Amino acid sequence: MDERKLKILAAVVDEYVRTGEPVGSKAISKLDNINVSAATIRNDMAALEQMGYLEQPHTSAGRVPTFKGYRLYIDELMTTPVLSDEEKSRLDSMLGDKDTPEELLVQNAAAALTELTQCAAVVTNSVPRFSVISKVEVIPTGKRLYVILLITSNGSIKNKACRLEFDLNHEQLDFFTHYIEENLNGVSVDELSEEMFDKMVAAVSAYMVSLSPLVKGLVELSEDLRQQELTVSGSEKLLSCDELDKMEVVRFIENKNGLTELLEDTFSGIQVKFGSENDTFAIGNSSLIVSKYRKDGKEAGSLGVIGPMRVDYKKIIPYVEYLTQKISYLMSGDEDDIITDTPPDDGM
Amino acid sequence: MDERKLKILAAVVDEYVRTGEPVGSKAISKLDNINVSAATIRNDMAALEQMGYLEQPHTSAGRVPTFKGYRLYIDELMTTPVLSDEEKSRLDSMLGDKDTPEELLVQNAAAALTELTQCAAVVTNSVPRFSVISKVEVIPTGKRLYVILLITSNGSIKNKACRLEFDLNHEQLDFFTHYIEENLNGVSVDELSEEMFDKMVAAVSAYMVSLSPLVKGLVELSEDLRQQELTVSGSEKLLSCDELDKMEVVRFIENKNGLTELLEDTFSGIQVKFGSENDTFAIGNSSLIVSKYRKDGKEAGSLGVIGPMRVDYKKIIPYVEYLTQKISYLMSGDEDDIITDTPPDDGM
DNA sequence: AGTTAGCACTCAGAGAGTGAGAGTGCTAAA
DNA sequence: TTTAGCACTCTCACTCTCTGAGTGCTAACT
Repeated sequence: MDERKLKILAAVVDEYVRTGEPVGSKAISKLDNINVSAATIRNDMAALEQMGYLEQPHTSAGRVPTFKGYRLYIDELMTTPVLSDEEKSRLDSMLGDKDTPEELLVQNAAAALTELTQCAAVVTNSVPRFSVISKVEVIPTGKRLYVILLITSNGSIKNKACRLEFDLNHEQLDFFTHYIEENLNGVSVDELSEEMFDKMVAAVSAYMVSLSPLVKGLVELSEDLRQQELTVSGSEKLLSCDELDKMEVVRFIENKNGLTELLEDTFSGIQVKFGSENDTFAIGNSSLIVSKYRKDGKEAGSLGVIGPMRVDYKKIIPYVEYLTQKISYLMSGDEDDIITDTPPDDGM
Repeated sequence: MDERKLKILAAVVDEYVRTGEPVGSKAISKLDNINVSAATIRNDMAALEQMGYLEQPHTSAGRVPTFKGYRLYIDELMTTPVLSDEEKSRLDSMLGDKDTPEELLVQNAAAALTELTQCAAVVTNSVPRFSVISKVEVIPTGKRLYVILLITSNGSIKNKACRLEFDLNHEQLDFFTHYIEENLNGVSVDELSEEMFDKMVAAVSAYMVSLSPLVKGLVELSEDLRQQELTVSGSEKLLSCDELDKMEVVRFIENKNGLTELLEDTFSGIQVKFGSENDTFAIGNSSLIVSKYRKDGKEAGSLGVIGPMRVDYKKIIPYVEYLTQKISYLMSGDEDDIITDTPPDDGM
């Protein structure tokens, strides 16, 4: 695999991304940074095809990169430009600032990506997971009807109504309230486990069996909290992209199958995954460009773009990279903030 | 516009709905209830086209109803069958009974419609509007951070976090809590007015100016309550329907633009609206079949189906009609219900 | 060796022509 | 007023041909 072949591969990808047409030897030979004849390029391209980096839609058409070709291009060949200050401030203004709620921050990022890339954007938000339960309450609201209220340090508030078989008297309610306060206050959402709830059910049932619907409600609430929220925006862009199979896109839009897992098992730094490489998330000719953002050093969610494999990586990757960095920065650290600590009055 | 032309128009619509193909004079002449020759029908069809009720995709194709044609068909020509007892009990079982929570009732109706019609279903639920505030709480959850909790008699729970400029001491918090309890408990959501809140702001500010963000939070919560909740289910069915433009459908699924208003300004009784007639809700070839249900005689929400214009109105309309009637019945009146009354322990 | 020019070959895509079939509009007769 | 008949129109599917882009191979060149 010599130097020139790599250069040619890169040129083919660039040209193909630019024009959308299969690219031939002649077109490559005309490029400034290539100084060999079309015939030579033909030989090299034949070799590249042999090696699986290029393919021909049909004889007598130019060549198109395979996903293996894109892979090599992205991982080794491509040079991404740095963003200009102008672009950065444009992104900044679309994103928000320190005062923007975290949830909105990621939504804004998704919107920005859809607009700038004309592809679909996907974001997950698992920030609540890293927060701590700062308040649990049980509030009677009707005959045998109780509302459980769960508040976390990052400001998420979840509630759920439970119906019991009997009304609780003051004493019983107090028991339960104290019990869960003792056991849940200050616990990180991430630490909540089935085990823990099993223990609670046991303890609570020992006191009074019919309290268990309340614990069940708590379990459901905590599941709510732990769950990543995944949002896909601008998915209509995928439909107008004729490189993608409409049926597959529709199927994808209907149920975002496999995406959550795929985003989960991303390691840090920017990453590009192809639909073809990956069978859980399966839009044939698609590629997914993702990166994780962090909050106080811990991974908090992902941010990415879904588009056709033939997408302008040089443009998109810097965007995604910058946005994740900026979000990580905005979410983290040095603020004199409030929501990370406990209520004022009681020292739980 | 003579009798026979109307009969022919109806036949064309029926046939087109059945087959999905443009229908020709010959096909019509073969129908049982038509006893004239194809030539006669041809003349009438030409006239109907002249009048704008039919159109030809191209010369030498059959005719297809225009939306004006559908309109006439639906409003005047169509006869809808009555549901068999069997079908009724099927719908009943899908819907629920007197014990089913109201919210679930509408959701079930939507699910039933999606399944039975293979179209998307849309429901709104403004029942909370007719309920009464049964509980208001203010819960401190962090430095200068307070959560307002609002619970209504029908079981809706809403919350909102507010940040103040100062922390409140016990006395201040008690004052506010008591004040809002006195003024809001038992008030129907529908009665909440700006006026009322203006008075509250005045009263509360007189005591302590910096409490006003809390009142503002309350206002926003009550707006939340008053707002209709709109749910679209089975929207994926629209994507697999090739009479609809996929792009438009996806755009619609992503933001249900215009639907709320459209459902709002529906008058009572069943109604059919076409995408083409209406530009706020714009899926080109679609039609929307809706009806409003009532709770204790007052309009409480809408229930409907969104599908292609070429949809089996004869089948769907009775469904929608029956479901709204049944829901209205289940929600209203004579129940010895539980959730309409106040909590057990305290006599607020 | 590696590179280049030249040439024959292949193939997709556009365009034109054809025939079948469906459905119409019109005319003339019932 | 209705009907039968017929010529006409237009789409769709199919076939055929031509063109041009791009290739692979070979032989000459550096």
